[in-house]
Amino acid sequence: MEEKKEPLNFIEEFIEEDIRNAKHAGRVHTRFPPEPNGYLHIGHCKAIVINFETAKKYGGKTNLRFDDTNPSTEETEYVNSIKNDIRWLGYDWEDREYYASDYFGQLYEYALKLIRKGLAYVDDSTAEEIAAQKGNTSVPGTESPYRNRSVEENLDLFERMKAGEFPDGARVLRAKVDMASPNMHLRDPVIYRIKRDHHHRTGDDWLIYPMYDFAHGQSDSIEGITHSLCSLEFIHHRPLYDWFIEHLEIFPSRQIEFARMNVSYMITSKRRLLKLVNEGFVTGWDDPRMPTIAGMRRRGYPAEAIREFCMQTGVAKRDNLMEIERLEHYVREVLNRKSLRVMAVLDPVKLIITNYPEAQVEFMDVENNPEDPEGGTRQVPFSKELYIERDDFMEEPSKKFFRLAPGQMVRLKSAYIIQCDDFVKDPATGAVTEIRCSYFPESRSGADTSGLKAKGTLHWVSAAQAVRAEVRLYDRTFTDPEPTGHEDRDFMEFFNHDSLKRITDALVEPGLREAAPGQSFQFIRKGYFCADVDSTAKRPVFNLTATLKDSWKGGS
RNA sequence: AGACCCAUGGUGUAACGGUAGCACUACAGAUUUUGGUUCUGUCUGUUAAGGUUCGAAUCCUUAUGGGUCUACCA
Repeated sequence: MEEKKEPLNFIEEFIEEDIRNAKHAGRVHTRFPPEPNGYLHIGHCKAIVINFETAKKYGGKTNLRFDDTNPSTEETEYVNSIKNDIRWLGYDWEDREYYASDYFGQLYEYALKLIRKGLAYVDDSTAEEIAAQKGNTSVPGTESPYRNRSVEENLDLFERMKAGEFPDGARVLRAKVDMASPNMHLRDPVIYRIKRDHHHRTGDDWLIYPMYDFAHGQSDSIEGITHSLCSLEFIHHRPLYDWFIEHLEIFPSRQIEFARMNVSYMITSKRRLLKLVNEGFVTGWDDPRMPTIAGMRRRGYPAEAIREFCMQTGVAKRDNLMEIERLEHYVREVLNRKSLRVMAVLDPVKLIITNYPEAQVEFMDVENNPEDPEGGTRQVPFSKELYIERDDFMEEPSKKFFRLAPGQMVRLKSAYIIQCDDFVKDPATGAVTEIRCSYFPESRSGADTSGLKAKGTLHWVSAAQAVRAEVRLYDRTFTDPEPTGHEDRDFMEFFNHDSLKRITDALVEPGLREAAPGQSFQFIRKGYFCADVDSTAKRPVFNLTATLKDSWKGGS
């Protein structure tokens, strides 16, 4: 009767083992702990999805906790953008919005406890001296001359650090762990420093601030987090994480590390992303070429696609570089299902239907979305004078060119079959300026009695009613799948200077005048596009989200 | 160079001592009023060498390769 078990990732295996052992009464509670000092990007998406989805799977909850222990880098602006991005991604932390700074008082008490247990001391050494004491990976550290101060002296000094008696950096509180440990994080790590900075939440209440290692695990513990899921680089911190919990005798959260996700042609380094923004390579943190959530949103990537991408690509401990094609696959999958099909001509060339009545306008029923049976149709004007895509015409067509060419027939999508009779070229440039066709009145879409069949179908717009639009064609931000992976080359050498092509005179069907920013469309035969916030009533702006897959070998 | 982590097709991830599977990509074909979608098919894999075992991707040893760590950042 046993059902076939769906495979578990290693985190789920740990959790199910804990559940079997009735640890924490089978409760599962995770957290997403961003530092509010930057914008969330694709790498964070993976962490968000893992934390929220894992908890959800086991009927648990996920807290949002801002890791704001460093007053000099953190700002409220980031708090707001982070919350907005997580919500947009589709996750809800309900009323569990916490801040490590909420625990400053408790953390201070924990420090006192450690001092009383003889497990922490105030060190007067300079930062350089402390670094020197730590030794290196092959040489054990040396003990600080202040390591064996009495509990009373430590208590007094720490109290005075808090009271502001010493200048910034003059003294620190260190945990007394093991100066000979091969794990450098255990060589008496600094756990409190003096910093006279204004904190975004606690203002000027504190002059001393806890370090990450003395805040994160304890915050997990205070919140009753059962499984603290983080990326691999924190694996060396785990012994310390456990050490504090053990010696503080507090709720035993468990840290589990997974490999962060990397995506080809994307970078996630805050410093490097900042460079793109600051030096004007992109227009801002929400530029559609940025791997930030804000950028992907503006690009038109649906949240569902990003979630699906993060979920379906699994969780493991080995380094990985996900192909961006995989992300685009989920983007297309969602958009194919949901987006309205419309006609837009990106590179227009005029087409005259010579035998069509001069002033006539017909309204054609056009399918909104063939993937959606309930999608319905809308009416699109058709007339004698149209525009089609320049590369849908070839003066001397190749064998498999199913589009327009002298003597060749095509169907105009949802309209008539036409045949090309003639074309006009600009004698100076050689460019085609006008294509002249005749149509077959009995071939009207939906009522075709002509018996004709055309190999190709073209999209079009009616010249008189078309709306001029700006279309921004985005390509990979970098020309190399791993721009930061070259020791001898700077990542900026791989910046794709053609990553944005701006088309200012595209012609789109009239209904697109009302496109709401953020709305996604499929421009038939071209790709998925998303109305941009720069759109105005006069001129809509569309961003290329992803092209359609194109299996035409002679394709454009 | 120490400690720790990791190693399965091009990419990512399963197989928990018993037939190496799935997804993406690529390629080929069918369908198609989007050269889209859908459907079908094909290619390519256990880093290496030993050992344990009736049997090893899986357990052990060594090697090789990759990654992480040595902030008063998180």
